[in-house]
Amino acid sequence: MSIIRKTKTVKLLLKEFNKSNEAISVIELIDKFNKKMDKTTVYRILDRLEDSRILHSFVDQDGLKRYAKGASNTDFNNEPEIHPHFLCEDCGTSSCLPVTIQIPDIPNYTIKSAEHLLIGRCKDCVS
Amino acid sequence: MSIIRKTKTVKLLLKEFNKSNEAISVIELIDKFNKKMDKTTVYRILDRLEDSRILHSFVDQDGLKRYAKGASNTDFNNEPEIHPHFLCEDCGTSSCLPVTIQIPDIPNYTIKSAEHLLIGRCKDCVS
DNA sequence: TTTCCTACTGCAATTAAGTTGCATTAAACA
DNA sequence: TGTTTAATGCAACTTAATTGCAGTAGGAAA
Repeated sequence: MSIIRKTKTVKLLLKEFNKSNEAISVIELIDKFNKKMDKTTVYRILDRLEDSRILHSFVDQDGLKRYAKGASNTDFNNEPEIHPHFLCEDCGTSSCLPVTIQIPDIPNYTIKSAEHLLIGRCKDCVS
Repeated sequence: MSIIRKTKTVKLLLKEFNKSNEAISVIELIDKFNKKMDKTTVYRILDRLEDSRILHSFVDQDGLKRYAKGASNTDFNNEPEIHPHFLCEDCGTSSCLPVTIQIPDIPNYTIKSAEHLLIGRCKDCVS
């Protein structure tokens, strides 16, 4: 686990993630901060923040990497848990869902981690 | 849904998928058939086979597209179902798992589809 | 406060997955 | 067997992500 310096760029990214619980794609972040920092810096900071378990990541249906607050195997109360990620096909926003998905026992397989991606309409887009 | 001609290249790919129930990455296929067909052809055939619901696809943890036999929302008996995909971190093989994952009701969200990726050790790699 | 170490950054170049345009080829049906 | 047009190969391109390296700036220690 690498040491994290509180540089200007790190602070900017952390501020962005603290705005909401949304899962933000790297591309969005690069675009949003293109005046403030290089894309390489964005990639590297996200890497470090994930190493430090401040953020967690997953790959969405489009193959894009997305990051959100918190460790991947922990819920909002820091209890061990695997939570699903939601992607709204209408507005494109993504977020961590505060529910637990039950994985059935599969004989002869050992499951170490899981990634659940749910696609549909979010609360703002359901009409 | 486009018409599918039984060309040599289509037959080669279909034969590969009929060997097993494994989910094969596009990259593996391009590599395996690099003497037999162009990578563009591989991409386009897979596209067509998915359109025709002969194959289904998903994106794995590495952001790589993988294809496997059958339609995505159908089980091995053609019953509607959402099945998880498994990826062995030891041997790298991937497959569709014949189990159903229950998605809990999430208030205010409409879930249209889901992708479940389980990572661990397959039956051949569990020691 | 100043010094010093090294984590961090920016830039340019590169890799790798996937896409597009277009001229040519070959299924498949009359 | 000829005709239509789906399918292919090739080259060029796009886009996400990575790497190397010289220069910069956190922050601990003096």
